[in-house]
Amino acid sequence: MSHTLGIRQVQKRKTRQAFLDAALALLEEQSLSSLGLREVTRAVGVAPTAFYRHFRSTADLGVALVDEALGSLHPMVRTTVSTTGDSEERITGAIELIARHVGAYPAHVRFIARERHGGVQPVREAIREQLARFAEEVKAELAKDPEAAGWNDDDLLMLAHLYVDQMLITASLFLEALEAPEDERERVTQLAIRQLRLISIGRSHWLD
Amino acid sequence: MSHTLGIRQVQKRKTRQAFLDAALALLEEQSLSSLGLREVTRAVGVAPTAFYRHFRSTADLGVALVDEALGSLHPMVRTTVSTTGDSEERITGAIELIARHVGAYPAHVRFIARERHGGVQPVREAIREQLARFAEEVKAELAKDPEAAGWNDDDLLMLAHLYVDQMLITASLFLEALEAPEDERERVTQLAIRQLRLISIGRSHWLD
DNA sequence: TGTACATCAGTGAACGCGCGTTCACTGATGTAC
DNA sequence: TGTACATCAGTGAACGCGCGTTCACTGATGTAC
Repeated sequence: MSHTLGIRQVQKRKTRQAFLDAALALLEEQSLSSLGLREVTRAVGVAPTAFYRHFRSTADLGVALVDEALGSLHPMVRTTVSTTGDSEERITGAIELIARHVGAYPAHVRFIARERHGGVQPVREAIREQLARFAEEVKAELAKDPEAAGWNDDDLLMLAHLYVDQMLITASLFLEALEAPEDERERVTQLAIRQLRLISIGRSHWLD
Repeated sequence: MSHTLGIRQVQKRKTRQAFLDAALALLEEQSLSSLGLREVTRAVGVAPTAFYRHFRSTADLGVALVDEALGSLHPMVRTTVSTTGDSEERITGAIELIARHVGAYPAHVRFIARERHGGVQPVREAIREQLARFAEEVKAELAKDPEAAGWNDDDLLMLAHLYVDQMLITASLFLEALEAPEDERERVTQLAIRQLRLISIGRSHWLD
């Protein structure tokens, strides 16, 4: 059965999404810990009190943003890791995919980079949990690869975390270079490719 | 000639340092972009207006904190990179040094991790510049190593950035584990060692 | 289908409070002679 | 060494303003019969 939402629920979802969008835009130039409730409602165009119909606090809204931002990242990670081809193709493919993602969702990327170590504990925790899930996912994909033969679980997870962190570093570099001229973006691309290449080389000689 | 500071200048420096210390303590639970001027002066025990005798704004104070925090890191980086011994000894030595530094200056480490991607542009910029200087320094040290034979400048700088980023990731992990039981800290140590080992392996096979 | 009642997303007024910044000031320290 | 003036770190009152939160409300939507 396909449950149809009532008018009320549809409208409520729309308003909630408007809060998330407005907050994300406002967070381009500040951190979550300084984001004001009235600031957000003003941007949405509703009364300040409407905020409480959707979130307990701005921290609560932040946690919702984590889910939205890292939810959009999940498919990307899957695609990246499960891409076929030789090592070099997979590396350039992964970096290109990251660049595309940053271009498509710059505000999401900025939010995660900013709040990962930000001043709001529940948000940091939510990001930490999601990134740990990512690492587990990457680990599972790595384990399928013939190259993983002879690797123990700890080392696979170690490598997975290295990849996830490297992905975030690269995404953050692309974000900084978003408005920069093409040659700067190309420089970042080449840097990211070579760093990933070095990690891949380390990976292939790990058991030597 | 050893210029002796007058009473006035000594007192002014003392007050300024009190501002920096108080701000750093307050930033344990929030970001710079939400740090209030009155909040800081209250913690120091002076009138709000006294703030302006030392800083133009909280962003200005933030930039001063960057200098203080990353200044204390410089000697550490030098020691780390120029340590002698075989590869494995250098790796464990470096990780241990990072752990010690985090234990000695947790607030500095937290501040840099938090504000590196934080909401205050001049502070982000100051951190970016200092980290770039670090990378140049690391690159210069790497270039002295016999292993660097055959490496071009771009690749050396690429590797230097990889090391600097990895250092920050590791420091941030140690920071999260500061209050954790010994076995969790040991887990972080082992993870960091293996990640650094993998990078070192990649480095030694880079030219294959 | 129509009616009577319940729900609940969004409103608007009101509150007390702390904010950043201005200004003229004070009094200890510094300097010129 | 003593005196007269300049400097300037820190003060305290005052300002207008936006903040988060409360409360009783409204009126469209949902539901039971």
